Amino acid sequence: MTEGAPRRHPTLDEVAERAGVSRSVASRALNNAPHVSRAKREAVERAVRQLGYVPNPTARALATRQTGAAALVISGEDPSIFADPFYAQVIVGASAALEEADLHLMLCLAASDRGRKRVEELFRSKGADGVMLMGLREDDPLTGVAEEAEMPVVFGGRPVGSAPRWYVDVDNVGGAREATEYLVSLGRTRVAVICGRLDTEAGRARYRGYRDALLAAGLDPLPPQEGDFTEPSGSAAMAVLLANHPDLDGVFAANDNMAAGALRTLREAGRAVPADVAVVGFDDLTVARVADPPLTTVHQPITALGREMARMLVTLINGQDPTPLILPTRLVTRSSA
Amino acid sequence: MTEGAPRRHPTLDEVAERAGVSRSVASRALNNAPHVSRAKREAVERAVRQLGYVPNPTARALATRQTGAAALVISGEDPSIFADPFYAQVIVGASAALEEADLHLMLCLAASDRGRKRVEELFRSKGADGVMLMGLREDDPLTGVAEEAEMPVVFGGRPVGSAPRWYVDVDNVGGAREATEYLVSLGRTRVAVICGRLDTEAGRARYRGYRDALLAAGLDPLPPQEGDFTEPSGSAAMAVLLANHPDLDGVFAANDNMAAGALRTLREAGRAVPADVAVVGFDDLTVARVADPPLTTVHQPITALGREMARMLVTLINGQDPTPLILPTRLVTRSSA
DNA sequence: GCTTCCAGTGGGAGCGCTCCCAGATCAGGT
DNA sequence: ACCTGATCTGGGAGCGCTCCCACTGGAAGC
Repeated sequence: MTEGAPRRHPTLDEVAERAGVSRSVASRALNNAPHVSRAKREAVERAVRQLGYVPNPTARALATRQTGAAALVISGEDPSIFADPFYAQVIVGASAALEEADLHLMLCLAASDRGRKRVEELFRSKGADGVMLMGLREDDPLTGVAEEAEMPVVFGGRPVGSAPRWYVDVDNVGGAREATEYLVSLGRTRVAVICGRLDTEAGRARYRGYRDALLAAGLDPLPPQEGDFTEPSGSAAMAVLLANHPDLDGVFAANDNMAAGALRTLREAGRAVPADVAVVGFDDLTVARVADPPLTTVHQPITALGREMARMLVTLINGQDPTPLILPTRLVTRSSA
Repeated sequence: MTEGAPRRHPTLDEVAERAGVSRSVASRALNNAPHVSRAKREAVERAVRQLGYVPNPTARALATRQTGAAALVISGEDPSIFADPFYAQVIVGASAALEEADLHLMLCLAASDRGRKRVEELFRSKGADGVMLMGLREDDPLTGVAEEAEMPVVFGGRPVGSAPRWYVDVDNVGGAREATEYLVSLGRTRVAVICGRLDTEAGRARYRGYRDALLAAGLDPLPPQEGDFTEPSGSAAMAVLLANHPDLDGVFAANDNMAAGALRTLREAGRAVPADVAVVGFDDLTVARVADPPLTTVHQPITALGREMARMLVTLINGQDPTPLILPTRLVTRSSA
């Protein structure tokens, strides 16, 4: 706006020329590498300022073979899973950690076939310095792609079946166990479960935690009533549960959305919460706080999950070898149980 | 994993050599440009397959001066604004549209000073082919940066004050007006407003819509009670409102989170919704459906907002000149009004 | 038969940076 | 004086691609 002429971006050569040094020296000065005299370093800095020089990241990337970007790949058919703030929180954490390492965040939603193709291409063309991978389902085609990739890959949550070399996960089993133990400690003896999709490791692990806790308490686990982590599915699951086990007095739902759905069904069925039926959720998203009654739930450190994934990836990119991480959960008691 | 030797990626030269053609022909074949005989084209394709060749995007970017990526910049101090699914939805829409244009999505959360610096650098170094910019506050430093940038920029929502050349926005005024008119049509005469941050254009526009509607109906607008789009702020604002105007019979909240907060305060104050006080929200996020009672709210097409921003950006990148877009809203009546 | 044209071809010059390496400069030690 | 070894310096060769251009040869036009 201030300059009339829409001048082309100055290059490093022009900076060097203006500073009266060679391109090599200018480059070193810019990356503040050693072997540059104080005088020339300052001359370069001056030239940079005068010319308004900004290095071209693409050229740098080509020369260094480093893109300066990390990708966060979120697999999963329906973008509705993206409707709750879970991934948003992950992104906030990852973004902050990448910022510290001066890496850009590339976000890939691998929902369609085309999206998956592009992710595969990203892997094969080394379009990023590393990848964080989340939302994998059983037999997800991306699992194989990621394993073959000669690129740092950090998993967010473990994929079903295999345990990757590097991952950050939340203690799903422990959290679910704690939630269920809490229901038991309240004196509930007929505790049902609305589990999440059993083709995800989180869904399975949370069911495992529920079962373990009941078994340990000498109670009978009920067969899992499966939902898909959405509010309507929780509501529907609760209805089935109520029909099959009219005498139940506690419900553990594998996430807050489904717990909210369960609350709705219970309200409509005239069951008081927590007097008749105590309900515990999982996630501690906003919905847990605004639900009526506010949900007792298992808090998981979602932002930390994103942050740690990114940190682990950065470590990997720097050539070190981090160890997998399992983040703790914490029971938050509100009014629903 | 299958190959023992960790071979370097094959280059276009190697493909050309294997196919018995020059690099130029190979390049043309790859980009299926004209002036390549059928035979050679096939030879190149075969070589590509045999070698498992994948073009190096960085090298291509350097040569074409196109990065193949578009950035979505979300300005704003607190990442808590990211806690509701709003931006997640925008991302889903933008991602889908960019996928069609074969562009990658770069996500920049410009929360800290450092983050803002990086965005500025992105602009100045042309680190992306174009930028979508959202979440601008009054006097946001990024506004200036964006205006000076010699790069396609599409705004999501208009910044306070200036109206940029290209933007996609939601009809905030119209939506707020419709919501308020609806309250009036219900016979409510003392309609209060919990407005959003007035340093955002959305906050101001929604307040304007409220005021216009009341004035048009010959009623007195109440002074705006400001919240910051979060549930607690809505709850607090409602408490103040109740204290100052105990006789109010309707509330328009500038978003669903605040409406949910208002609902909570009203419940605690013993006011029946909608019998005593009718409440209308804005956004139609998940929280509107799970609130008790379910919220009557103004639905805005968030995914479409993201999609249209991306489409507009792609148009711009292709050298055409699109016109700004204002997306319609729609009142969704549930039980709260 | 001769131009005229154009699809097809490959050489080569970039794109803007990093980095190796050979040479220069200047200490200090003997 | 000389040599050794450190600190500087700039030339030049890439990184892997695109694209301009000059060239070929065969089909078409007269």
